[in-house]
Amino acid sequence: MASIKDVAKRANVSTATVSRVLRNTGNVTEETRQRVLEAIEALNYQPNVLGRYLRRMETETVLVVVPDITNPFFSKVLRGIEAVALKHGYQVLLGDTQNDARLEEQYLNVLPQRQVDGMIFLTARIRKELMEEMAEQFPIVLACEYLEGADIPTVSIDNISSARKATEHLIRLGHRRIAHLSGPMNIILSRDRLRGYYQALAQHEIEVDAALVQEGDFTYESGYNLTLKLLAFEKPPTAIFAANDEMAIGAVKAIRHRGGRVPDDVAVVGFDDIQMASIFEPSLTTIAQPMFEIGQKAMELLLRLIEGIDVERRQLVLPDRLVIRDSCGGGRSV
Amino acid sequence: MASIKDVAKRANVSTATVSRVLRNTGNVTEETRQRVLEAIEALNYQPNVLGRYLRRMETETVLVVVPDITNPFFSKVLRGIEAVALKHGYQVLLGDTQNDARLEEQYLNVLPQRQVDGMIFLTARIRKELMEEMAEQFPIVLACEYLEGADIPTVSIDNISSARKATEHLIRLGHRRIAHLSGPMNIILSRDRLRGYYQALAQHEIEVDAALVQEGDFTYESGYNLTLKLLAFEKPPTAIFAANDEMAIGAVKAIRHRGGRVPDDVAVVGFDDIQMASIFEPSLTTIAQPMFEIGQKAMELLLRLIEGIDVERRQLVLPDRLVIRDSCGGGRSV
DNA sequence: GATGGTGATGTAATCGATTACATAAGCGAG
DNA sequence: CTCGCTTATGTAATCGATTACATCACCATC
Repeated sequence: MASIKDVAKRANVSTATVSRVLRNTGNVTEETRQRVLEAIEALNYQPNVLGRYLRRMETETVLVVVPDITNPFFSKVLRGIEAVALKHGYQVLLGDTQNDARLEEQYLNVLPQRQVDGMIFLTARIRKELMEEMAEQFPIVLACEYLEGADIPTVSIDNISSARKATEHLIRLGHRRIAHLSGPMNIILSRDRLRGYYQALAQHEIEVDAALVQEGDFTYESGYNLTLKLLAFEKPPTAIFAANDEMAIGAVKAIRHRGGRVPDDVAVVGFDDIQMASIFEPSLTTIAQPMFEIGQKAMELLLRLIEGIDVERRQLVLPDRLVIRDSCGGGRSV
Repeated sequence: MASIKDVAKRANVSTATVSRVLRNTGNVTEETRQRVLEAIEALNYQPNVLGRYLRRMETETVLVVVPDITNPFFSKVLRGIEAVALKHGYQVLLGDTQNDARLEEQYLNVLPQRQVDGMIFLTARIRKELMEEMAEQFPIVLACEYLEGADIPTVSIDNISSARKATEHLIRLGHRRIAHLSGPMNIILSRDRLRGYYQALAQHEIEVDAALVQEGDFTYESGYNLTLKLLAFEKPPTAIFAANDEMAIGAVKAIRHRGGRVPDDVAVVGFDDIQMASIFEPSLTTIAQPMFEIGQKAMELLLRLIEGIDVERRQLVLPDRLVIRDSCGGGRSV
């Protein structure tokens, strides 16, 4: 394996000059530049990036921590991150925690170990103090989620208002017994969507029935099973607001499995607007999040942190919108 | 940021001893070990892995090149890779090519650059000679795909026989005008599935109608659009075999959009058995691939290559199976 | 008590690039 | 012609860990 020394020797220059040619910096005459390039070509030389990393103390790599890469929502956000990273010459290291909060904290360590220049969390179940301590010293961005009361750069939508919007839509359609399939309660985003749900009920003076709130885990299976449970109640809900589309699809399947029709017997609203939301039948009324854009903005924000550029707006709230389709009836179909 | 020197100074030992404690190698008395550990604790020291990488010339990182991370098939394979990697202390770098073959070749360069210890390709559109040249020098594994005539370690299923199996199922149900929605023809896997389709037709002496083979790109949209085209023929097909589930779902939607019923008017068979295949209605008859296991085996194979262990079986063909559901009628529902 | 072996620790080279600093050459202005 | 500035190039330190090799102390053996 040829090293920079071999190139230098062959081109009859010093390693410094070779490096200058490689990095396209400083002053090199066209003639020596050509000589160096020829040597590189002849030796089939590829610079060993580990030497560069150590010397420059940066790797042009960012770590993205995701709770579950098979979740289409996250993979779409990741795509946005990748797109911006690639454009700026950064690489993306993937950390799939498989929903294990302890793994999340472990991944934090790659920062002081200098393995990556910064990181983006698509999930935030890390202790606030720890996260704040790290975020002070290293570039960290939260995407999708935020940490209550912590001043950490964040890109997300307003989960409270969008959940309220979704619930209100059901209320407007005449529903009063509205169930909520929430995400895991140790995730802020889940709590926010629940809060928005409560706000909508309160605003329309609908009494809260605690049994109508069921905690799921964002999987199809949990949506399915919890809905079966809801339908077994003496007074089952006439509408279900699920905290994501996969659970909503699970809900629809469960309702049908019990012989019900959607939206005629039970209306369903989802969240995220993944591709399947419009393909599935009935197509899902849902809250559309700008997934790709969340990823893009998060990466752009991270880049600015890495480059030490002063970031004026550290918290970014992107617009979402209610997409009305067939799963809740009443509205027009899109 | 504390370095190993600081720890050495504080513990009153040499850096060599600190390193011995860190790596848990060589002979260190329990007493000095404790002293070193205390110093590490006190300084909140984290070893800078870049120094280690350079000296050891390995990064315990592997690169996975995937054509599209939002494709549930690939993300499931990736999960299998991740699981094994994590267990062995390896990290996973993600390279999403967004279906750009040129990017694929570019990613090959990270190997001589020493940035990763090995790589797994979930897609193989790289020139054979180039790939072979690299695979001779560095640990490379192909998952899902293989390269014709090249002796590169590979984990996959037998796409020809499984496509034949799927097509034969349709023939057994009485279909004679069977269309095939193929994947991109520059991918071997697509060509293999097409070949299996042809083999089944030939075996049952069904004449091939070239117009019934339409080249898609594995996306829902292409499945939808190509099916609309097929349905516009004077003699439209009575069955469609799609090269993956997403195109199959697109086909179903297109058929319905034209007022047809599945499977009554047109039968549909997919490929992969992604989660949505069983959720979607009608549930899809499809070829189930062991996605997670493909990832696992590929990573295990790669690990052995990295560690220089002689690999006896370089080509691994995993079993697939035909899952019969509702989208093609006739069979029992699962 | 000399010899050799073992275990604990230190010294310093090493990995491969980058870059601060030194040096030399070339050129224009006075 | 000389001074000073610019440009091109070289020398060598540096990044932080790992590790080959050296050293020393201690103990057992004959």
